[in-house]
Amino acid sequence: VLHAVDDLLVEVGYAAMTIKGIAERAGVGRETIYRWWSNKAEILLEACAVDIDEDIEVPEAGPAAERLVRYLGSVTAFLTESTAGAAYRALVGEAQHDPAVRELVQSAALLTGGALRLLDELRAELPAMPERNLAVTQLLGPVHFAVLTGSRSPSARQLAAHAHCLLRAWG
Amino acid sequence: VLHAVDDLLVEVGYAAMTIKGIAERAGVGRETIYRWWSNKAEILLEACAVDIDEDIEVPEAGPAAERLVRYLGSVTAFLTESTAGAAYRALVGEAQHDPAVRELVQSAALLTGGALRLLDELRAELPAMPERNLAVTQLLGPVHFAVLTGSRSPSARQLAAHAHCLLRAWG
Amino acid sequence: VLHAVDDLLVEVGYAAMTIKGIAERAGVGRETIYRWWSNKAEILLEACAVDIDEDIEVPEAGPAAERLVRYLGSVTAFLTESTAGAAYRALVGEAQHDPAVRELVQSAALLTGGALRLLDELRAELPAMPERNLAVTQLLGPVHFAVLTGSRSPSARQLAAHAHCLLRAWG
Amino acid sequence: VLHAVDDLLVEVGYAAMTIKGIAERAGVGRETIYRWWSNKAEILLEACAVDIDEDIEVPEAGPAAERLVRYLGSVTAFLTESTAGAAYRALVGEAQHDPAVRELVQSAALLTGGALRLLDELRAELPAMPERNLAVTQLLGPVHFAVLTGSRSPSARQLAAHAHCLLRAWG
DNA sequence: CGCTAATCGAGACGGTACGTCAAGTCTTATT
DNA sequence: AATAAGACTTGACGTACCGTCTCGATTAGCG
Repeated sequence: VLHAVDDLLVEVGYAAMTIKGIAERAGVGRETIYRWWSNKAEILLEACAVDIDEDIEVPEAGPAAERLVRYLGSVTAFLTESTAGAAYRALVGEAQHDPAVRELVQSAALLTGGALRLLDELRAELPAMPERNLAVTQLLGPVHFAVLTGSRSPSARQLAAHAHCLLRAWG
Repeated sequence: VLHAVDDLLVEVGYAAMTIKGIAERAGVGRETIYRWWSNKAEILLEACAVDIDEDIEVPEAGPAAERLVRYLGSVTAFLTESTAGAAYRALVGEAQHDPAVRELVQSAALLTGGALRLLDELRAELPAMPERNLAVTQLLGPVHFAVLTGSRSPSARQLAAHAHCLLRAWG
Repeated sequence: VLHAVDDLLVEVGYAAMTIKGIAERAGVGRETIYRWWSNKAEILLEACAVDIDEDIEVPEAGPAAERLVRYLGSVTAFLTESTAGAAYRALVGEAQHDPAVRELVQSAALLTGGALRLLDELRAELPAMPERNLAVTQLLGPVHFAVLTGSRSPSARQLAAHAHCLLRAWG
Repeated sequence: VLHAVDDLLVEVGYAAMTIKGIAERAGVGRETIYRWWSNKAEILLEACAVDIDEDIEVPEAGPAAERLVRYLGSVTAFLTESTAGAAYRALVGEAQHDPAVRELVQSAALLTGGALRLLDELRAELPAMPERNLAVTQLLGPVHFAVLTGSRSPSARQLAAHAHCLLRAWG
């Protein structure tokens, strides 16, 4: 089922993805889907959560600059290239329409987990880093904004520039 | 019709807002709506674009720090408190589901217009500011991210901290 | 729609006749059917009532024996040969399953109308005829019973024998 | 299982009686039901056939008039008051929808057996009685018709009047 | 000023997905 | 080996909304 969701998401898009279609694609009865998930968002969340930790690498050693750049690159690749990333974007989109989905997404803390870990490790080197939540927001927000509302995904050069800005501000 | 859209958006949410409902609320035939807009996103865009320039103030004088903080506060208030902001969020959400809406939103450049103007004016004072697009992304991205995926809107203290980080990085 | 109901009734039988199927056969949206009828029984009733008065002839002149025999023949032909008769039988069947349909059928008094008229006209010639309802029941009951529970429809000879029994009893 | 069928038939009616419901009520797996009966009609037939011979008394001595009246009363009580009678009515109803059930019901000859026996015994006294099948039809048809399509079950007075009509016709 | 026309509201139409329900099949664990 | 339990695929249910269409009623412009 989760594979079918991924496939349909890239083939027809979220708006045209129906539970009926998922069921047929997965060779499964519609009832079975309703038995295990209560709405499309839950399916997406699962389709997304399975891959997110594998796809997004949190670099564990090396200079702070390199670790940030590699992490940002990893997040960007996830968001723009993987099917799980497409599911994540659809999920955030749905969260703007439906409060229940909003809570689901918030409580899953899909992206912020890895970022928090990374920043906590770097905090010793970066004395001016603000409190955890704000720091994560400053790290991920621009990438997120660019991917969700921009026409092109951020280039490697832009990611590097962003990382160096943060290092300068936090150093 | 646009008032009816605003009202329904806050009353029932985007997901439960139907064209049928809008028509009935506005005391208008459904056909009339189809005559002027081709989908829900276009109505939202219009409902949003009307107010966005009025609601978001771009401070025109004063110290850079104050201008940034006031601008960020204005953007945050728009996104979290106004009905036009709700329309904007719904629009960005829908853009994740439907490529046609994505293009519509991108070409409208709803938020970035004011930010570009402000940053261009401040560029003289901030020699390390990166290229325009990245700078806008760094300015707005975190607020956007916090509003779209967070549980609480950013506090005034957090906005100030963010502005000062940027000043430090760009100074 | 009513034609589609008649057709499907003889083609697939009542049990396999679905509203979905009727809609597709009639080239009509399902909602349209629900708009005009609230259940399958109401459609059948209409499909039946349209034809019943045309199909069942109530002989208006002639000797009592001949009038009774011709009327019984007409009823039998309707019940066993016409599509409206098939609808009537399905309706009576459904009435045994669903009290709402039962009331619908009773209030329509589909068959008894013509019989009452005929017997009222013959009453002058048949002094021992019992009260109207019982007389109708004695006239139609045996035909009804034979058609609903028997393997063969009553033959012309049997109908004649039945009519003469009644004349003898009522004469 | 048969008790559960009887109970559910009077509680919720045939239309709302599901095999799932029967299984749960009987504390039995659904598979077990499918193992022994191939459809709802067969279960009903069994639930009905068990009681029908006990419930309908065929008077064995006395004047012809009294025997007929008592027999008709017994049949009417069975059809309108017993749960087995409800099952019989549901069965006849289903027979109008499904040819397979129709054959099942015909071959069971549920009601006609006792009537044939009674009429054969009375034939000596009633020289004008027509051939067996027609006579049974004339005896039972009116009661059957009244119960299946009427709003009230026949009164004792009506049953007596019907019996005397038959005696007059057959005498 | 009166008449024709365009436009509007209302809502029926053919479609299609929804989420629910029961059917009948199949598997598993119990007895 | 037969059972109760229950997950499975299938498909109809009745509902909601879609976008199109046809209607009168209401305006508004033109003669």
